[in-house]
Amino acid sequence: MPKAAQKTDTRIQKKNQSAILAAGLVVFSQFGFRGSTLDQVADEAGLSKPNLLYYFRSKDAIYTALLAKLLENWLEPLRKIDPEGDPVEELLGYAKRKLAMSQNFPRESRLFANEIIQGAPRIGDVLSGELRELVDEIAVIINGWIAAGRINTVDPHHLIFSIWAQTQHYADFDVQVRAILGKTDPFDGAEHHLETMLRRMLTSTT
Amino acid sequence: MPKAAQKTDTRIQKKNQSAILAAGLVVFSQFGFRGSTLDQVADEAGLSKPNLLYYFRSKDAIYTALLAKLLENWLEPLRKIDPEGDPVEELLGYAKRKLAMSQNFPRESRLFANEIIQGAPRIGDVLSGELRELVDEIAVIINGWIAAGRINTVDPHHLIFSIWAQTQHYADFDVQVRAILGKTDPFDGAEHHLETMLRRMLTSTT
DNA sequence: CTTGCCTTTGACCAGTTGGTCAAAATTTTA
DNA sequence: TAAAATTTTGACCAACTGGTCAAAGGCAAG
Repeated sequence: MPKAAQKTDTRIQKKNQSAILAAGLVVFSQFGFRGSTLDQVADEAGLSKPNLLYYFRSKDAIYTALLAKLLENWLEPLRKIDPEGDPVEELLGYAKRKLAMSQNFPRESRLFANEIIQGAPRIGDVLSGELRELVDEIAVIINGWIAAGRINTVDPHHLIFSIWAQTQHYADFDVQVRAILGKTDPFDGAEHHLETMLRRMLTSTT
Repeated sequence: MPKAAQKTDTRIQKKNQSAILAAGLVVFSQFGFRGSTLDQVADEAGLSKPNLLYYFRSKDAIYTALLAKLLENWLEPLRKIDPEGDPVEELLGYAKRKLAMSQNFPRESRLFANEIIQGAPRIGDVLSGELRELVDEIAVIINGWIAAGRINTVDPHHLIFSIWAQTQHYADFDVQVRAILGKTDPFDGAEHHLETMLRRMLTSTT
């Protein structure tokens, strides 16, 4: 049995564990935790249901592992904002990184969205703990830039929400966006629009 | 039996039908269609499960009725944009109306979000039909305003996505927003931020 | 108050759910 | 290659799922 106490992962374990997580991502991101079944995940992974449960204690364990892995990558781009850099380029860079994540990892975005919409029962403490602290730090940096007259006055928290909302929208509401744009690729226009909006927001002299 | 063919709804029917829809909204908006159970809806409505099914043919029928009702209200604010009005005030008014909907009807917003994230299996045709046409009409109006030099150049479709994303974010990601803001009411700052952002976007002279 | 309709319910059903287990199959190790 | 360890599976289970149905309970009009 592959237990937590175990030191080495065999190659079969590594292969199957990542196959299960990949399958779980596909299924959970579409139907949410409660709307997904182990059979769906097993099918997607190409394994039998008991075999799944040989690698993960329970449905919940798969989902939790997925969420934990996701949260690392989720917070990382925020940390890359450099207080010493150029304010506009730093914020623009952050927005572009988030947009790229929506483009390249839409399922991760939807998994996260599902979890939050359903009340964030498993990551509520991360939100009000680690995430909040991180956002508050960035808010201090932004306020510093504002005080120094390097960007326009703006509420830092709501600015961050703006960036999150606009970038994640293209992953989470992908179906709607594509239904409206037709054959046009959403991400073609999205990056330019986002850049325009942020530049005008931060540096306009109306 | 209350059938479609029936002409008059009794008092009791009206009361229970709306109680069921209200309960369905609470449950479905939190767990999505597949993640919700009839027992949950029945409990929330204060009725027995067979009693639910006396008023609605199936779980699907409750959900579909809810979605249909929602879609009316959802498209309405867009229609109120007046081509003859002041461009900035029209777009600002639209954004404020959407933000107010997030504040006053967050569950409706989350129900819609759940449906879209899960691939919009029941309203895909509305999105690529009615909604798309409506958005395209507004896009023509906005392009007219741009051509007349009354607002800055901007991609109309992405501008609309921006407004949707930023306003719905406060309903759909309510838990996250509140976790980060603490005791501060999100909607206090949100409206001001949205107005600032849109005004700078549309009228800045950088 | 009683007849006829509307409403509610308890018992029930077949299919699905997350999860267990011992045994079989396979891979690794010595 | 044989023993030991790991991996896979089929059979199974109790709880839950959406949904049915006949019978009982309530309600309004005559």
